[in-house]
Amino acid sequence: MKLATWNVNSLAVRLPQLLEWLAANPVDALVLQETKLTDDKFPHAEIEAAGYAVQWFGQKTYNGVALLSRSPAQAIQRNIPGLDDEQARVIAGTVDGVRVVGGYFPNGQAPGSDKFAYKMRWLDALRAWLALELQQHAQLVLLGDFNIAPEDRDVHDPVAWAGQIHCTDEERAHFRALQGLGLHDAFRLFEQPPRAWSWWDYRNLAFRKNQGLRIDHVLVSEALRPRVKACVIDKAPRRNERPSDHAPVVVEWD
DNA sequence: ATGACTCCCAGTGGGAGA
Repeated sequence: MKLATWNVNSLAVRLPQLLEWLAANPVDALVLQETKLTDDKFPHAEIEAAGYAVQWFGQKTYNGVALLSRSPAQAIQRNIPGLDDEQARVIAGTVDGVRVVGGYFPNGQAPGSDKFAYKMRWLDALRAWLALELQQHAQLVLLGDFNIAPEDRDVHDPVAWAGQIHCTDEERAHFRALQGLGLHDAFRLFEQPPRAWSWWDYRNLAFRKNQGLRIDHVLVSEALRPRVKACVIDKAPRRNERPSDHAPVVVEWD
């Protein structure tokens, strides 16, 4: 089974690139973030024509997530149960017996801001919910744009980013707490090239200079961990004309 | 350097992202 996550930064703009990527990378499931579309505008017909079932959950202008799968997903959940949240950030479904949780984690803007407090609240609620989900689904994968660089080796310039958003102790503690549920960073199960990022700023020729962050992640449950065969960041779409600022992350297991 | 780019909604600029 092959799965992927991709923050497309506007599906209206990136739909042609998504269809092109799916044709070249026929994954079994894919979660998207930052679709930035209200549900009535979601391009489900084009995605279905490409051979995928799709569930979507969006809003105007910001956020928005989707779950694409070869086999239709079951037991769809939108956002975190019990968390009063106006922002469309989570879509989960069961695909071929695996609980797939796709998330667009809050950015947080800056430590100390209201948005940072929301990020912390959201992460608390996510962890509490996932603890319950794991009781019911031994095979679970949490993937998406976490907006957290877990360690300094996930940051192109750790000194400049020290204490900045995505790199604060509080965010990293939340990432470790998710790992504490028995979720494993699939990317780090394997030897990886140094300076491997999933996001590069649009400014400053950051992609060309390979200045980025690894903030898009795939976390697999204990039951899945021994089956994982590979986890890679696909930089190819970042070389497109008008690319998303994020690259897809792809995971494969038996 | 309070920047730089891209997207969105708007409307001849500003917020948000990361």
